[in-house]
Amino acid sequence: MTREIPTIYDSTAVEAQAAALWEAGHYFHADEMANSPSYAIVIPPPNVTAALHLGHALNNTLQDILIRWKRMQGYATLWMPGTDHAGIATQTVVDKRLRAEGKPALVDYKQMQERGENGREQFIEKVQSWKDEYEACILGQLKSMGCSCDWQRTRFTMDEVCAKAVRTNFFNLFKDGLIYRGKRLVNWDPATQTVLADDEVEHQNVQGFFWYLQYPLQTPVIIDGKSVEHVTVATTRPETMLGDTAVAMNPADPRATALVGKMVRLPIVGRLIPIIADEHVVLPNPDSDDEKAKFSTGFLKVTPAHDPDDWQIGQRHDLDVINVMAPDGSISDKHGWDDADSPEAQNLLGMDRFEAREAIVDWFRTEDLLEEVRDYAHEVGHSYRSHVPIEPYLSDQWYIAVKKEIDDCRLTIDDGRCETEKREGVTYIKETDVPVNSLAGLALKPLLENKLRFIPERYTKNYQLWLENLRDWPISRQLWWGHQIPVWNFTLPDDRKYKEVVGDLTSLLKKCGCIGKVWSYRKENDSHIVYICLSDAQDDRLLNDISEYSKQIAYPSDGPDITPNTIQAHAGDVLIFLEKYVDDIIVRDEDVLDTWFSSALWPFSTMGWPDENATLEKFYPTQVLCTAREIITLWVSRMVMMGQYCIGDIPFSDVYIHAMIQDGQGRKMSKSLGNGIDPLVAIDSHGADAMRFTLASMTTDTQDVRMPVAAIELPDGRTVNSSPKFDNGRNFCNKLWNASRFAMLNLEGTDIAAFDAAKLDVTDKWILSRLMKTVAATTDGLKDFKYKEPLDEIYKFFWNDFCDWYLEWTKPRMLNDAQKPIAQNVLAFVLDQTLRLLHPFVPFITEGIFQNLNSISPQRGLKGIMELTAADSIMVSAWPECVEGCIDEETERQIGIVQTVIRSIREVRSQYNIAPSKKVAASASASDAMCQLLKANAALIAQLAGVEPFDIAADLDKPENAAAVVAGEVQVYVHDVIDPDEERKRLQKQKEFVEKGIAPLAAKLGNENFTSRAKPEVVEQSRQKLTELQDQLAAIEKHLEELE
RNA sequence: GGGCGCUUAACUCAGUUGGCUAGAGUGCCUGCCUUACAAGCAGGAUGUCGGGGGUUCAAGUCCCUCAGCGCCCACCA
Repeated sequence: MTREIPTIYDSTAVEAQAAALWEAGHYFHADEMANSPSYAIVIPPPNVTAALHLGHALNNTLQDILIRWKRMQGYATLWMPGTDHAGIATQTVVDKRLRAEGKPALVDYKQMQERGENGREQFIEKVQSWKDEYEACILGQLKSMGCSCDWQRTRFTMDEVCAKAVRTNFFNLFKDGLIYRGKRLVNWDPATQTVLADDEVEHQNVQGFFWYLQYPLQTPVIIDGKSVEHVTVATTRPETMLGDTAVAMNPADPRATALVGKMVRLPIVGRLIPIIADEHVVLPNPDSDDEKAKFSTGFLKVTPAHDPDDWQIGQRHDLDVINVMAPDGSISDKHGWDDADSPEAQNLLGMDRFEAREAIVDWFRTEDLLEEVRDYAHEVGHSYRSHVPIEPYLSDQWYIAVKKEIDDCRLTIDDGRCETEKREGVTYIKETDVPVNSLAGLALKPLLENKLRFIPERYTKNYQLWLENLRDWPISRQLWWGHQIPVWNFTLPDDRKYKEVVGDLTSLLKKCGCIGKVWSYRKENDSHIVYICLSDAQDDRLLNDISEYSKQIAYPSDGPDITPNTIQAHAGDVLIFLEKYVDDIIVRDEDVLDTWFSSALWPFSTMGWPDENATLEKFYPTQVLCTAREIITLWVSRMVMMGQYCIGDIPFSDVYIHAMIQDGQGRKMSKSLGNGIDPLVAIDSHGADAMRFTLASMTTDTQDVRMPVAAIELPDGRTVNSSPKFDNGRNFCNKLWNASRFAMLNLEGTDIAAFDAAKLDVTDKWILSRLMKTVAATTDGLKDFKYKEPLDEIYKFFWNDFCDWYLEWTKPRMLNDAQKPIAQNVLAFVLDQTLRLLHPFVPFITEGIFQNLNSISPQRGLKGIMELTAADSIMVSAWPECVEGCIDEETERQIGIVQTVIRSIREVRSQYNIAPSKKVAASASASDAMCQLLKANAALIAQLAGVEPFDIAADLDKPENAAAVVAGEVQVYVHDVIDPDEERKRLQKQKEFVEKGIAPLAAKLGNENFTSRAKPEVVEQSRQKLTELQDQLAAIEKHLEELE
């Protein structure tokens, strides 16, 4: 049967067989009832926007390596799989696709929604089917890569289980007063009238102007003896001046004393606005390299409603906020501007923002208030969709207060390892403004207490700085795809007090059958809007029905008068409530939650939190999070924050940050550049194991992974985009396949009982010693989250020790009845252990070979050295252990000498073009001890150097016509080689090489400072080395002389 | 603007706390279809470790500085 194993490794067949075996054995399934300690990883859920690329392949390969390794070590492992709904990204790709296909797109569904035709629902269905398609694709890709996730537990950030966690957490935060309603400037696209995320804004360098506008002072001021009648502000967006509510200047400005506190009359509008002092303002300096200082007049117009910085200034100085634009970007007095009374202002109403800009500049020019116009090149954000400049636009958003103290004693447990300080009754983390018991504090504290560790360590700083400077987290998104915010609101009639309504509402809901908790919130300074949150999504229907009912009451003409079922029985009570407390209607917030709100819960929402259950009990907290550096802040910190808040424990203790994949030119792989590689294509072209091997072997702590992309022709004639880098992995797999094939040709009839440790020969001892060192190095490497290093170690062991030497030396032994049983057992054992070491990296091929090995040599293990228990699958076999007793430095030294002698003979053979099949006569001369060693191993040398006969004796002279090589302490003579010129050439070269080694050593040892100051062992080492080299040099010189 | 990383052979990268003549894979040159493997075997060539300075008996490794490449975050009156 083994004789039919093909010589070229067929990855397709082996991968399919291994996958089937794993599935049948349910080996990926995590057992929450297992007694062994747990080891869990939650997958960073890929976005359902698109298929996975190589970056994901790397990310998941590394996780699978850890999981498979720990599983073999006997841990109860869980690798939790799933996908992320990726709110805005997914909504956007679906919209793009619909538009590209000429189908009704988001704009159209929005219109339908406005007409009351369920546009929202229909659009979400479109996104849902996109999600279904890509989720299936992604999971398929992961499976093809061999990821040993517990597929039964596959989650999606918007599935029912996750939704419950989201709902519960939202409610808790809401109840704890950590969620509030506030104003925020968003990136508004006036053309499509949608909000854009920051990363959807395309920055373009625009050649524009700085306009210098004069604003007259209410009363002139004397500065340096001169009467000053106006201040000059510089702006790139003159149209926003209509919303100015202050002029700011730096308090350090010499003119500030005279001007701050004075009033300015805003041209066109006539509004009186104050001059305020704010350090944000850049002082003018025409000679500065700083663009801002160069262009600054020292006066900054402040438009809180239309500029993020100005908004901040406005907050600091409690300025009015005047929005002068309609959502379409036209000038409007209907959205917060109530002093547009002047004819000039009236004239601007309705103009597009750019028309208005020109009109305003013209007005200033005409009035002689335009002091100057200067060219200015600057970055302007544009919509990636409509390509029009985005407008910072003021809107209401929900926020999470991240630095507000939480009243919950469960969270105050403090082991004192995190330094704190108390200020004004609040305990802060030392040297920060982060209260210990705030969400930010909860995320920061574990780091300072060394409970949370980043690997590599340098990323710690990222995380820490981000949390220390954290601002409140805006969580509402004006999207349809996502978790809709579970908040309803209504306006109270003016004569009703907030307190009154709360009790009545709660009892009304309970009466109607509400099963969960009800909590309400009232925005500061806006006491007549009541926001309601329900703890249980099952109650949504009730509130939706009340909402529907309120619409019918408020707008009876709009539809038939039907009381919804859920409140039928209590329609009268509802009606009373509505009439008493609800000014207009009850509505649900239309926005959805930021995608990261649900991803923040991923480590435990996937395990069924908030319901207490065995999975959560067994596997939370997890051990490792494995991700790329770009989402340390967005994701990692929020998971820690929420893990602490929801469960009172960090979600993982180690955060491993791995490299990014780049193309051959160091660019990020991206779809728009077309430089990406689909993992499935790589699997097609090279095999899953080859891909994994290459990715893992390129993974180091510091370097991003460069993957040249090339068109590669497959055996079947197709040409695909893959990378020649995967050749490495494929070659390795092929070598592994063939070495195993060879081994198994010789393993039939292996009898474990025939093994006798006393009969091990020197090559056996050597390979076992090498193996054990490799086992130790691999385990140590993985412990430290190293991937390349263990793989390099295994590679060297397998290829350079096992294949190049041990297997070759095995060949004659397999024909020798006395030695065969020993050789067979060692061979089977070493192969078995090598496969196990490799399994986490290349799971399919190792499983394939392991199965073959199981059928040929089912029992393996070395009696008295290491017993092995049989396993049905390599993935549940025991991880190799290093048997210290097998490490044998003396044997390694001896084999090292043997190899050196062999290499020197091969060198001569190669130099004289002696055919490999041709035997040469040779002899060796050395010290008595060395001769003894060589004689003991003469057969090993003779075999692999093609030597016959081989004489060894002390003080042998060089025979006539022989080539002489100095192999360390041994003089090797290859007989009947008759080319003195060639000889001289080679010996001369060797002489130079040795001399090159002697020179620095001699210099060092001649240096008094070195011998006295360097560590004694270093000096001693150098002395020995020098002596050795000098002996060699003498030998070489002697040979050279003999040639003359 | 703030933070971080990188620069070592033609290419992609290793190089532990400073210490044997700086390594691997690929590519290149020579010879081999040696019955596990030509996706292989044997042999070979290739480096002012980005530039400059410093510390040290000793620097690819530590410090300073200059230059180039890249990433993250913030911002763009």
